[in-house]
Amino acid sequence: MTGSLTITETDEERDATQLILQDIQSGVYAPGTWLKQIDLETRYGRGRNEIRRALDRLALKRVVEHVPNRGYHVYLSDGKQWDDIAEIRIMLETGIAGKVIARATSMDVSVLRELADRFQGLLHSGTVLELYEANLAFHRAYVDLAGNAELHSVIAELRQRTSSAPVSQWHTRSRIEVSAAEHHQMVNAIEQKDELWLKTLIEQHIRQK
Amino acid sequence: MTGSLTITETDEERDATQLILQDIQSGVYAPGTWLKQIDLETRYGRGRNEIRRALDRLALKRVVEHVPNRGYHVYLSDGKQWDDIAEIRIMLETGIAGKVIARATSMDVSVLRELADRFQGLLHSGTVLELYEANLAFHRAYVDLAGNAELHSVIAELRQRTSSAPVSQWHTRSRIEVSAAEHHQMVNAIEQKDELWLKTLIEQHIRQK
DNA sequence: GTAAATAGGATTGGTACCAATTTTGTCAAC
DNA sequence: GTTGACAAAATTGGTACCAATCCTATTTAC
Repeated sequence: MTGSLTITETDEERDATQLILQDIQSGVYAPGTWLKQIDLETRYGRGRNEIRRALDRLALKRVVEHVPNRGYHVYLSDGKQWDDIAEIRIMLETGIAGKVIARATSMDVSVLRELADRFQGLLHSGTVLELYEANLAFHRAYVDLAGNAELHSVIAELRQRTSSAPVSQWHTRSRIEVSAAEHHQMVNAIEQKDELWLKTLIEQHIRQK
Repeated sequence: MTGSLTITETDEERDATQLILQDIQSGVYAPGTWLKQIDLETRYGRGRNEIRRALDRLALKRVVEHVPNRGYHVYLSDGKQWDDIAEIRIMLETGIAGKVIARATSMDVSVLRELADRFQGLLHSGTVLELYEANLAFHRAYVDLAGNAELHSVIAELRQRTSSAPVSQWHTRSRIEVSAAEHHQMVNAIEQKDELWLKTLIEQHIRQK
């Protein structure tokens, strides 16, 4: 387990926290895997200190778990936990539905539609990570329309907390196709200012995924 | 600024993060104050390393802000930010109202009432920190009734993000008295299973405080 | 007298080293 | 053959030191 190559140079300047997080979300580190500091040190080409800080941050975000004198391992997401977080996301994302509809201009709608298209486009050619990020971009754009700057980070954090194993989600292609279709439906609901429909769609969308 | 006594021994074993956070919430460090590592080191009797980690965590929680090569200073809470966070809290705490009412037993109600009493009792004799914690305990107990384990940490974090200056909140006694009264009204609403009333109370309670 | 430049002091932040703890592998006893 | 104890290797976590950066006060030139 102690033999892994150094990654591309483009990531040189990025924060180790995000690099590790990305690798966890990409499925490089499976849930339960112990993240040894020396391995991370060599893999990302960073000092011990930065690795430690990164792991501590991820532990705070509940992405990894810290066991004293044992180390850090990727968090094993519980079934109950997933439901709880889904419920919170539903409360928040449906909670802003009215505000989003009220504030969304026709330009906002077309931006959203474009993002929905991009997600659909990546359906065949994209990697898991690209799909994940395209999906994230769509939801971020939606949340942004509420005009609540704080909501952003809250939802982002919630997402990170469950998406430890994005591979286990979205296992079937048909599931992703449904998601893509729902994105477009959501855009339509916003365009037609149908709040109730939008809320129903969001709840359905978050729960099933 | 580099002369401060060591604190009581009871806090010896506690995490530096919480100690610093508590001091910020108590108003020891006013918003905008620069937190010098050496000062914290001597004040809490901890190593430089633990202080650094604590500051990094607090920076992640947006309680303090980090400026490279300058240090960490207590975050200056924005007015807009306060409103945004209040809105999120309202979405979440009203969102679970139905579930709370459905699940709350008569014993749960009496526990809540007891916590509401405790808050009211501290109104005259308690310190700012004690009041803050009693209020926190009440809200935590309420949130717990929803049976969503994750919601706990989310709301706790949201609270920490604004309560950087609890002194500026609750400046008048009458304001606190209103809060105490609202706590009791909330308990009554739960007891009578009046969901709409409860939601109205919560929104009112969070917004005004 | 004012403003720029420079030297000094203080603070942060990274690197390296060392101690404490745990796990793994080996050997012996039952 | 299995179980338990013991030793060695590996890993974590803390401490101390040093370089880089920034702020401040004094001096000097105009």
